[in-house]
Amino acid sequence: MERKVSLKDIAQKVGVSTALVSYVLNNKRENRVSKELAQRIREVATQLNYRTNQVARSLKTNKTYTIGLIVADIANPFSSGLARIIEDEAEQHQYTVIFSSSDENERKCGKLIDTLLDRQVDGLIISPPAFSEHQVIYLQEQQVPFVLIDRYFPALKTNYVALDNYGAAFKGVEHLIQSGCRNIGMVTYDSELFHLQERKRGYTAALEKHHLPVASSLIKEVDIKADSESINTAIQTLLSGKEPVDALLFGANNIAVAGLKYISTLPVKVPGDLAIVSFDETEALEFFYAPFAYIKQPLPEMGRLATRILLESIEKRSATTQINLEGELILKRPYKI
Amino acid sequence: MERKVSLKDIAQKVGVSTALVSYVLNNKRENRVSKELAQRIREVATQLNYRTNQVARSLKTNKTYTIGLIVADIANPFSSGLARIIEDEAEQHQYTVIFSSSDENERKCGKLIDTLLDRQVDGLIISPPAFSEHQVIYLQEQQVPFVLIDRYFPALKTNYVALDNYGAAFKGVEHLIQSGCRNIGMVTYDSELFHLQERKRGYTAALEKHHLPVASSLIKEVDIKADSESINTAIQTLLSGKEPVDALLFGANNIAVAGLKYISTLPVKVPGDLAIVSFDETEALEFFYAPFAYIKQPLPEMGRLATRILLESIEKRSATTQINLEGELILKRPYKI
DNA sequence: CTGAAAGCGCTTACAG
DNA sequence: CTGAAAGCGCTTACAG
Repeated sequence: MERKVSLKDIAQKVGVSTALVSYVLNNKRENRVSKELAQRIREVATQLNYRTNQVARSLKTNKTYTIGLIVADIANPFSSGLARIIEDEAEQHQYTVIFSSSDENERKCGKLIDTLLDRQVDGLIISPPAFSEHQVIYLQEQQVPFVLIDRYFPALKTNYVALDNYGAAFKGVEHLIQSGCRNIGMVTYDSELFHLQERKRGYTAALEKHHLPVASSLIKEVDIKADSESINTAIQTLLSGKEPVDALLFGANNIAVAGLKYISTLPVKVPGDLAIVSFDETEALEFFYAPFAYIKQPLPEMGRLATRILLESIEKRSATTQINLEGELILKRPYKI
Repeated sequence: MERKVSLKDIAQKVGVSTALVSYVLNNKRENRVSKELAQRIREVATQLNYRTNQVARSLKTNKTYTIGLIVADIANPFSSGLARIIEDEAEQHQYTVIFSSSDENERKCGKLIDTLLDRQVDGLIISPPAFSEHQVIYLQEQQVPFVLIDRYFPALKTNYVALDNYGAAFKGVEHLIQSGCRNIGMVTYDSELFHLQERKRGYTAALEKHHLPVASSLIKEVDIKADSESINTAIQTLLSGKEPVDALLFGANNIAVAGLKYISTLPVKVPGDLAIVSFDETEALEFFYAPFAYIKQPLPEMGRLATRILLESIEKRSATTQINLEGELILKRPYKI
């Protein structure tokens, strides 16, 4: 790339100081300079095709108008859906977003945070992986503005926007019970992540409320980086034995997609033999041959709130904001019977 | 955020110049300084928890190690799939990526390019919307390193990595013909974009090769920002009349998803009454109740090559690289019959 | 009021 | 060889 035109070039051409050019171009202290001179400066600027070097400005102002976004995996529709909302909201405020995927890996997440901080992002939106509390604490210590999204650590007093996962799971399971199911299993990730714990808690609470058996054998946990194989095995186990489940709650969209794919190959009828409620919405599920239900997360609201809270805490030290949004239970009719 | 520790802080504490600290921390001119002093400098650096300010470095070195990515819509799995590959490849080379969505809007794309350039990105990967040639030309004039991805302009000599869309469409249609279809329709976007034109051209060429009717009434074009309504209408038209189609080629994944959803509600049997080939892979399609075929784009290769070509042309003025990858025709068996 | 200087935090060419 | 200075492109506090 050839050298770009700078304030100095304009200043020289017009015969004033760079300072004055800066003032004019930023519409500051307008009264400092005659209309005519301001006009002339602007003319030369456009004529020279001047564009301000944000890096230089950032160094001086200590502000990059950049926010860092860390999701689990940008290729996952949940993450990319959020990213899109955040992008739009940020753009409205002249912020730009750098994204990165943590792959649910605490060490990788730490490296990403460092990189983003080195690049002087003004703040962070993070969907933290398990065991990343210490990184969150570090951000607090450094007084870096940030908000957690989708997940959070209940013991830490941080900004966050997440689902009321307990309530959502409760609602989903209660729906199954009201539909007549009596032996409800759950397939979820084996993880310390609070939001996943909450889903289990909601599941359990709903069963208890309706005096249904709560057996640990009814909950199958698979590794969060699991392949479909282990999900298949989990489902198979729940469906066999002398008391096969008559309903399933899937704890995350990846599990639901893999699970429904597997169930499609089995001789069980959905929802007759097996009713299903899943977390998260995926386009994939729309094509599932049978009716089922899922808990829809309000992504637009989640992304928008997270961004606004972040920008607010960037602009002024603001109080901690913690939001749990309600999930919506959607009953899905099949496209083809 | 409190003031960060800078080279100066280290320099003062150790009692040397910032220059020397910089040399040591960057492992340059190692012979300049005694092992002991270097050691001491490093110690103080970690003790003070020093992190280099990339903004300052960038201003000086004129390099940000940042690349700008412009896709149609990061929420679209095609885009986010690419984004993920690009992220990983970039990260391996210490590059960071800023993403933004053009929404197939040429004006928005222009604004995004400006913003990215103001932020001094080292280069761009762009999936250009229709009518954005002039922006691409501008980048050429400014000698900004960039590579186009997924789409490109045949009249412009730029780096690009895309599919051989002509060949892929040809292959797909030929498959339909070999399966016995004789009246093959196509639903695609009404767009000047070259890659979409190529798909039409491939479709037509395959029909011609096999002496099948090529009627303009067989090609239905919908607006690229179309709602499913217009896609439904297009399909309905093709399926009615005195010569209803016995096969359909969908020109893009969004069309396929909406189209298959609609077809699911119709009393036509797939593939008996209507065979289908679609562009792009989507998880959604996996759940479609009947067998069909799709053209799989090699996203990992596409993203990786694009990134490598970009980094190469950032590091040294390199020759123009133009790559058309081959699409793979995947025959999809149903999960449930 | 307004101009010219200082300085953000780095890197590196250059004088000694 | 090595230290201290210049300078990247801005913004803005401050001297006059």
